[in-house]
Amino acid sequence: MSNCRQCIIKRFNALKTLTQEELEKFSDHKTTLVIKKGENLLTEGNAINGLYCIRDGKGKMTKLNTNGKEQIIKFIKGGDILGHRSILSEELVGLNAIALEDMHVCFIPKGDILETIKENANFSLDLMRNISQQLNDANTSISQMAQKPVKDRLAETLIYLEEIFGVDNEACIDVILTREEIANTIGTATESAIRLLSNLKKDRVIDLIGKKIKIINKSALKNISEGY
Amino acid sequence: MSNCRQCIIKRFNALKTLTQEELEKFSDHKTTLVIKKGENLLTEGNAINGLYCIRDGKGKMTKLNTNGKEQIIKFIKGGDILGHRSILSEELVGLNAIALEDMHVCFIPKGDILETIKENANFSLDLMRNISQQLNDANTSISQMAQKPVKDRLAETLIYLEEIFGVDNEACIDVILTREEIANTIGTATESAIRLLSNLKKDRVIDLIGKKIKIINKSALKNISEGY
DNA sequence: TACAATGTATGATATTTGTCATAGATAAAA
DNA sequence: TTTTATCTATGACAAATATCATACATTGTA
Repeated sequence: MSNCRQCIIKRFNALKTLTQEELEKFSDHKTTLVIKKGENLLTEGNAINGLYCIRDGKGKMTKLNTNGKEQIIKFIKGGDILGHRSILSEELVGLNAIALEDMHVCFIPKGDILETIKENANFSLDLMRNISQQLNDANTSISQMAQKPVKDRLAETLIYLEEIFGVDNEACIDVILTREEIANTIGTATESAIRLLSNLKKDRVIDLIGKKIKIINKSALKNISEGY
Repeated sequence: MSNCRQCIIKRFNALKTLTQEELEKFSDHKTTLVIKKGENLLTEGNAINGLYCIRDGKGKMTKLNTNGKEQIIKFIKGGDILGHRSILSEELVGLNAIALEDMHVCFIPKGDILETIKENANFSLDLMRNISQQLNDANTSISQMAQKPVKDRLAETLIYLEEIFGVDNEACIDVILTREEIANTIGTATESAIRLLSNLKKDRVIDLIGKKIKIINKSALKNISEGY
């Protein structure tokens, strides 16, 4: 079984501030799990009793609306930590975390996390920073959802996806999403998302290779995202 | 000058976890200020060097879009604390805080806050809880902005406003907003907001008395907010 | 391989929402 | 008080977006 002390993924998240002893403690108590594509790591409304640290794999965080529609709030990948918000606020889980491909995840029990928060101010501060940045991102999203037309939001989302997931060896955005998932990210009907993607392809701003999307003209896409 | 130890407003926020000595320290270093109606307490993009604690008055938190439109993200009132997100994430202020009526506010320097975070784990935890809840609220907003039609969002917002600000002695929601501000909250054109308010009045769900809004049939409003 | 299920694409049309124009009401200022 | 500016209200119309229908492509699976 792997060891937290040697795990490279922790460099990218709040766990980097932990002392050797704290890492040892986490390592002893942690469990590792595999979430298969399509399975839930977290489920909206459930209680949670620990922190999840994603080692690899990609996923989506979603919220089910009263009308039954899925809204994708954000995407996740290796290095991201999940569940700290619920642990801290002592609320139920607010979002579903669903694997877009097989994920490897470590689970650290709540007790260890809360103990470490009280002992290690830097860990505590890093968690706060993480949530603070998420809050800032969320506020930006609200504003854009409320004010920007669908076309602009689609352009915005494509740029965001490339930033998060990078590109593969054919320069395509390195994540496989259905058109419905893209629609659920920008908050529109699937058909509208498909139509707008087709338009962007016709205008030679992006290329569509099956489900893969390649950004051809990023500055044009950026302009569209800003309403030009 | 008032004293933090005796201030009743702190009961409603993270400051309630402070020790007598910490309150004394805050009291010695704090300054009080008056923000007149329409003035900014925080300005998007500015640096911040402390925490604000609202004693009384009402305000709005806004974000200016790339297209120049104002989006209202949330409302604030006595008991709310501001600026902790930016202090913690070491980012610039993300939202404007603008007074809807005269506000009295206390300012506590950043140094005292960071010092207390490191010394008092409960204060630290309470700040995290506050941000965590805000993040949860924000995620809910994203979903609703993205998926619900304008009419539903207006109904939702009216219920939210009554929850936040309560009602005056004539049972009207106890805050004065222009129609434009309502439109900027739900993310629509001012004319659309006006039209939908008129419809709700015609259907006897709300009453409009000048700028004041009275909810007459809350369950009907709740149904509308859920798409029925 | 062949079948079923799901995903993608596009046209036609309805609905929602925004924009522009205009008029009256209210509030602020001279 | 009178004037001016801002806010509210509503109609007419345009633009954006959703919905429904249908066809084809792709994927998973018996």
